[in-house]
Amino acid sequence: MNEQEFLAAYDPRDHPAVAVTVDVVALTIREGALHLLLVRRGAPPFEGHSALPGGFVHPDEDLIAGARRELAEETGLGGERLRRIHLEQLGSYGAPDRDPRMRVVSVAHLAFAPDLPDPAAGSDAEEALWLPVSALASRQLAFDHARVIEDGLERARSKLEYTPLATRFLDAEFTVTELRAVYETVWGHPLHPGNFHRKVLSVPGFVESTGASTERGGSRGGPRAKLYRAGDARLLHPALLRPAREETVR
Amino acid sequence: MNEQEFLAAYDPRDHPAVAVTVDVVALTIREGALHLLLVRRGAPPFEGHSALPGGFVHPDEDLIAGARRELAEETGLGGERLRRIHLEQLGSYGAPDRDPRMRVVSVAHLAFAPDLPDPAAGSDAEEALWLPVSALASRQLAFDHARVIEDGLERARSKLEYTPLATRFLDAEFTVTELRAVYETVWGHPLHPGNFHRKVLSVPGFVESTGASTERGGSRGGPRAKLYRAGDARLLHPALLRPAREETVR
DNA sequence: CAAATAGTGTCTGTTAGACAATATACT
DNA sequence: AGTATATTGTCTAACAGACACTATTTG
Repeated sequence: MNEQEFLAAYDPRDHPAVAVTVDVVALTIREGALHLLLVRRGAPPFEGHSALPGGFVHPDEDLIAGARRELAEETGLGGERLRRIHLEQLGSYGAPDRDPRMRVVSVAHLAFAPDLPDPAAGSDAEEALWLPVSALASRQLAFDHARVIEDGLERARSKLEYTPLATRFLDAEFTVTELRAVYETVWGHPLHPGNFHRKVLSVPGFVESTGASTERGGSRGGPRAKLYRAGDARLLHPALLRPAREETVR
Repeated sequence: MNEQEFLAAYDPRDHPAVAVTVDVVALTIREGALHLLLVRRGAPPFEGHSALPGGFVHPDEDLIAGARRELAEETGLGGERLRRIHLEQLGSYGAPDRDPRMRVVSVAHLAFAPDLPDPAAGSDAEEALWLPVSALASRQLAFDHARVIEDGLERARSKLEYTPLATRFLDAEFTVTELRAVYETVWGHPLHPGNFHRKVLSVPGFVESTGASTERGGSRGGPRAKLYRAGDARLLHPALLRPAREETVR
C-alpha cells in the first residue's frame, strides 16, 4: 500500500483528480443578532445560490493561511483588523458527490469576528454579505454548506463554554454586559445578568480590568460600566456551561 | 473567483496537483497501557520510519469510509468487530512541505478500539503493530505524524470528559473498575475508586446494569463486580472533568 | 422623578473530592 | 488468616442558579 503510494506519487496524473478547497464559516454579531458571511454564486453549479466564502487552496499556503486569505478577500480586511479575527479549522467535508463537477474535499474553517463593515463591493469578490443566521432557512445553499454551517454554529456554541473566544466577537475593550450579549446571541437565550457578571469575573484569566469605565451609561439609564479586555486564559476553568440541554444529550 | 473556480474545474489538470490521504490514529488499551497502531514504511520518503496507517482516499468513498477501510486493512478486522470501533474525524493537515514528493492533504481520523489481536501479518499490510504510547519518543515518525498523534491523544483525553466513549475501549460488558482503568490509562493518573464509582453511576445514560456479575473476584481478592453495558447517552451531563490543570490553561 | 442598568449580597441545592467504613472473595 | 477490592456512606468546600438589593445614570 505504501509502496504503491510511493510509486504513484511521482506521477500525480495517476491519482484520482481531487481538488482541495478552503471554506470559511465567518460569524459576527450585528445589532444583537448573529450574522454569517455568505457569497452569491455567479456561475453553475448552484448558480444564484448562497455559498460560504472559499476557494482552492494555493500551492504554497497552509490550509489555515488559505482560509485567512479567503476571509481577507471577501471582507476586504487586512492588517491588524484581520489578525484579530479568530480562525480555527472546523472539519473536512469530502462526500464523493458533494460537488457535481469533480471530487472536491473542502476543509472548512470557523471564524469569530467583531462587527465589521459591509464587504467591499468594489473588490474582485462576488456579492458578499453578512446574513442574519435566523434568515438562513429562506436561503438556497450550495453544496453541503448548510451542513457545514450547522456544524460551525454548534462548534461556536460549544467553544463559548470552555474558551474565552466570546471576546473575539467584541472590540479590544468591552463591558461585561456586552460580553453577556455575545453569549445570549450565540446561545440563543437570555442569561441572568447578576450571576453572569460574578461568574465572568471569577474565572481566572477570562477578562482583566482596564481601570476605565464607559463614557455614558445605558441609552435608557443606568450607571457607567467598567471596561475590560481579554485576559490571558486560553481555557475557562471552571467553564461557563450552557443551561442543561437534557433533550440533546441522548 | 468563483467564475474562475468554475471554469478551472472542468479541467482538473489546471489545478495544482493535490493528493488527499486518510490517516488513522487508532488507540487501544493493552495490559493497562495505551497503545497506538503504527506501520513501518517500506519505501522512501521516511523509509524505515514509523507512520500512521493510511493511504489515498478512493474515488467513490467518503472520508470516514476511507479511514474505516484503512483501519480494516491494517487490523485485518471486519464485520461486527470493526463496526464496534469508534471512528471520528480528527482534523486535516496540509502544510505545503509536509510531504517532500508533492502536495498532500491528510485528513486524520481518531479511533477507539477494544483490545484487538495483533495485526494480521499475512495481509497486504506492511508491518503493523500496536505500540505503547509511552514508547513513542524513541521512534522516528514520518511526515508530521508526531503532531497528528499529539493532537489525537489530546482529543482522546478531552473526549473522555464529556462523552461516554471510554466504553469503546472495552468489550460490550464491563465493570466500573475496568472503566476506571480506561480513564486512568488515557489521562495518565490514578482516580479515586469510590468517587469514580458513584459518579459514573450517577450520570444518566452513561452505563446501565446487566444484572450479572463477574464470575470471579479480583486476582488478588475482593468481591465480584457488577457488570454494565454502555447506556444511551451521547454526552455526559454532568461531565467527568479531569483534575484541574491550571498550568495548561494559560 | 421614574425607569433602566451595573454590580453586589445572600441563600439553596448540587457536585467534586477527601476520607472512612463495610462486605466480599482471593491467595 | 491476611489482604485486596467493590461498593456505599459521610463530610466539606466550591459552584450554579434564584432572588433581592443598592447605587448610578438617562430621559
